[in-house]
Amino acid sequence: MSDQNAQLSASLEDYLEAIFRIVSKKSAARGRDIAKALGVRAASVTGALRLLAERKLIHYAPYEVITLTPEGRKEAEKIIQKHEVLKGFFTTLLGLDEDMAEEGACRLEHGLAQPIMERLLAFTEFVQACPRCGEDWRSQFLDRCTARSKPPCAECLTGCQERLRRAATEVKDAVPQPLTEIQPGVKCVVKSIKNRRTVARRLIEMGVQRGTLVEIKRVAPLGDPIAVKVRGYHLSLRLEEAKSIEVVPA
Amino acid sequence: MSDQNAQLSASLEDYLEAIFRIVSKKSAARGRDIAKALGVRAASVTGALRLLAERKLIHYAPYEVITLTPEGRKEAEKIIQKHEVLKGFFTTLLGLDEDMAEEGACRLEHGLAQPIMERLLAFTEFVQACPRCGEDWRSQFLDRCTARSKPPCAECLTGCQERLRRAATEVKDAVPQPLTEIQPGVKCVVKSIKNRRTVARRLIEMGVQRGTLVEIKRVAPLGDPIAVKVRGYHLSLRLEEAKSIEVVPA
DNA sequence: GTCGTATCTTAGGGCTACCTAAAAATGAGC
DNA sequence: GCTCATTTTTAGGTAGCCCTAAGATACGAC
Ligand SMILES: [Mn+2]
Ligand SMILES: [Mn+2]
Ligand SMILES: [Mn+2]
Ligand SMILES: [Mn+2]
Repeated sequence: MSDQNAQLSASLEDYLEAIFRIVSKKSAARGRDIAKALGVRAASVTGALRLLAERKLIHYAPYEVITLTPEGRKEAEKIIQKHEVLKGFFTTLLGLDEDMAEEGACRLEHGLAQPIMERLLAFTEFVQACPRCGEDWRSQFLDRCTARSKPPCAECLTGCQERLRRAATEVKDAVPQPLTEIQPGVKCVVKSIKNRRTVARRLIEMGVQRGTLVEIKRVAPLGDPIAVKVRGYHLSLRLEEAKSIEVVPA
Repeated sequence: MSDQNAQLSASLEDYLEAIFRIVSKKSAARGRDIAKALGVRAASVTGALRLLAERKLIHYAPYEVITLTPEGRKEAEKIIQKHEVLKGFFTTLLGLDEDMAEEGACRLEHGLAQPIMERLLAFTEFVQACPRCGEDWRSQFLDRCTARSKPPCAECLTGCQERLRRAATEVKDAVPQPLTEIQPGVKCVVKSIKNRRTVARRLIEMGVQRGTLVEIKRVAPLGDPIAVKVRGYHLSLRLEEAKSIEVVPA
């Protein structure tokens, strides 16, 4: 008689996460896919599915395909947000390679408390948005990782001063433009969200505000669905929604 | 017949960590202390002690006091380094309070791979040593955590430029001084280590080099043992050892 | 030395999360 | 509609890690 309000174990979180990822691609998950994704035997999957169903996080009946309930989706998104925030920190700030970041994030995500994740996210966004940091700052750090013999960055200061001078005026003068004008791969900072009651409601619920970092991942050929990454979530916006978000490149 | 070369479980790591901390204070640990430190019952401690003894990490015989073997101490130090590196990142960069940092670090330490920990340590030290960052940079970040409505730091740029100009000359001209001249609480960067073969050998084995950050924790009245924190380790240096380390304040 | 309390160990049980082996269901091809 | 390969489930077992209850040991007070 497991308490269905209890916290999920690390293992069950991984099952839920895997189901979410499979469902995102194929609309429904089968036990086999889950077993392969997590590197366990099919028998172990059956057990986990029963536990998740007991907690009302998935729709599950023997021999049927598996889908997430609304609560299950919400839980999975929380886990994936932690995963993505950690991974983003590991790759963009620590400069670790994709694979190590991926594995490290999936191990740590389960123990990461919500408030710490929020701070880590804010920190990662801050460093990317702050004009004092930048590519030379980051490469200075990476140099120091490989050859620790260097003294702290006396050389990088001069280049920085120049860039700062430019940034000081640019930041003030930057003209906000709708998200639809931004090229894929570019990171930008939200300046304002129009139509708060209607189109942009989802964004606001997710914690996207003035100051939040948005990364454009993909723009579909005929413009319609725009894939963006915000606060660890990957989501696709309709053209209309994207138009009501004004940003400046970071 | 548990494989004694296998990785320690998170639970056993916590036992080992607790034993190290107790032994550091009282020279030997008793089951009771461990139980209290970890919030478990004495019966659970006995089981864990048997497992640690099987792996030759502690000296244990029923009803006797518990001490660490050299291998046990080495393992415990690795765990505590991870703990301290995470905690240092949480407090000094993310600005989290002591308690949350402590708890968060102790949850995450077990899943943190060595190379990620190294990077995180390097990053934390880099930010503290880099003259581009500083108190105003950090407080700018903390402002943004509490009130996310702010645009990215247009105001902090002017103050930064002034500080940069000063730093640019200071960094070049900074005169290295022996660690013994530094006041408690001050963080500084290692410039050189003299007598590499003899006194400073321990430090070099720990990975302390030119560029490493050292924090002075405490100087005993008559000068002799100086407590410092380097790379997540708390250690005490003899006056003689400390003299052979030349540093500049960060 | 005996007593009593604090401490530690043993015995037995629950829960999670894996496994293997074997049985059952599914469904595509004929 | 039957057959057979694939997938899923059941049954039964192991290991880790915690618990309670009860028995064993240690040690200071008398
Ligand atoms: Mn995971
Ligand atoms: Mn994950
Ligand atoms: Mn821990
Ligand atoms: Mn710890």
